[in-house]
Amino acid sequence: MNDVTPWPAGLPVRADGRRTHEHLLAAARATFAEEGTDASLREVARRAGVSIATLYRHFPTREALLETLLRQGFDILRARAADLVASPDPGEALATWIRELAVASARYDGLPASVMAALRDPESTLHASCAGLRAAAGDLLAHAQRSGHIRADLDADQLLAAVNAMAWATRQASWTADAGDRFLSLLIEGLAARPVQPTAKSEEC
Amino acid sequence: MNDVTPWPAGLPVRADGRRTHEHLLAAARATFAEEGTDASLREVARRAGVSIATLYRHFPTREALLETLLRQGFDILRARAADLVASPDPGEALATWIRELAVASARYDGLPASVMAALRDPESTLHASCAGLRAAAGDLLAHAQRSGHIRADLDADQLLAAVNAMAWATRQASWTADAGDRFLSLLIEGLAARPVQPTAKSEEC
DNA sequence: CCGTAACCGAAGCGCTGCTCCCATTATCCG
DNA sequence: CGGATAATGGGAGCAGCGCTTCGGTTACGG
Repeated sequence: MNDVTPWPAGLPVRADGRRTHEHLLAAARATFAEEGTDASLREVARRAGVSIATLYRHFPTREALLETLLRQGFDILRARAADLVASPDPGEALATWIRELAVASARYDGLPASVMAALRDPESTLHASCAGLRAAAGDLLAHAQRSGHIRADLDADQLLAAVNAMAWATRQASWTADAGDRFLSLLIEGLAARPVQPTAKSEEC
Repeated sequence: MNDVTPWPAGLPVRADGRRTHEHLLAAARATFAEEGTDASLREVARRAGVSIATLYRHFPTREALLETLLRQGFDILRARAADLVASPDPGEALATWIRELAVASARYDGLPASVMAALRDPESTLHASCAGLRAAAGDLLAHAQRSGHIRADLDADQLLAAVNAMAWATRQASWTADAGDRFLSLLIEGLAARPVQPTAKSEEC
């Protein structure tokens, strides 16, 4: 009776419950794709053919819903980073991973903001996934920085913020097809370590 | 009786109206600074000691309110661009202007998104101001590109989007003081024309 | 096949942006 | 200085939002 969260960990046990779960996920994918991660959850429930209370029973918060949608992709990205960290060219490995991360972050409008918010808030259901992403980014970044091809004045949080910023930019207008790549190329070239940059006014090296 | 917009152009004529106008602007500045450009307009009206209908009478849309708040700063930026366009170092001029634009764009949370949306929507009250900004950016960018120090595969829209993206990133966490500069330096170094970049896989030059 | 637990629907709370109508009231002019 | 007037502002109202709660129903699985 007091069990507010019916499934503390795992899927619903009954068959119809699991069906509803899948319907909700499909509806959320479609709705978030069209309207962004701030879309009305009532609309998600409507599309799933389910009442709003049912949605909240399955996913107590919007972030929990997002987490389920994103977990698989984020896990893949973490594994990808673990592979790439052994690459002979750490700079290129980082660039490759950044491009893949950016594709994931640009999937839904508003997703970059959700990820950044989750990183900030340890209580968020999304926090663990996003922190994992940050750790993966940190590993790749550290290797690339040690190789000397990537500027050293940057940490994993700032890298994630920058990649998400480019994903954000990609979502802000109906660009030509290659605009997203251009934003990423701006970032990736900006990441390159340069001997001394005449335009930079940095005092410490 | 049918005059929905009391002041088609210009300030309210009566003295008390002008007072209220100023109160509203001050309240909006404070509220937007604390809660971002999506803050509740009821809250703005509350702070101004005014009813919500009064706010809407003075500023028919949220964008009209924002426009009044931003116009001065944007005009200054346009003038600044006009000055800088004559600079002997177009690359450095562009970098300087970008930094100033980023400061303005990072003033309120959500402002980069509002600016990008206004650029997209010709009906927006903010559109004119933002389009002026784009034109200014275009001039500076074209000069810098002709000088050969700035990569040529970029237009004014993309430049504005990139700067706003960095302003967005600056707002996404409580960074150390220099993080905003770091994001901008990433962008500015990414803008530099490079002979051939080994990490880039672009097919056309 | 039936008891039971798990599920779902509808209503409700406080909030939002935005609109409308009418009384008030400050203003400006004689 | 006072009064007519028109501009002004207050409050209620609409539809929608996120999120919660309660109770009846239903589909399940022993």
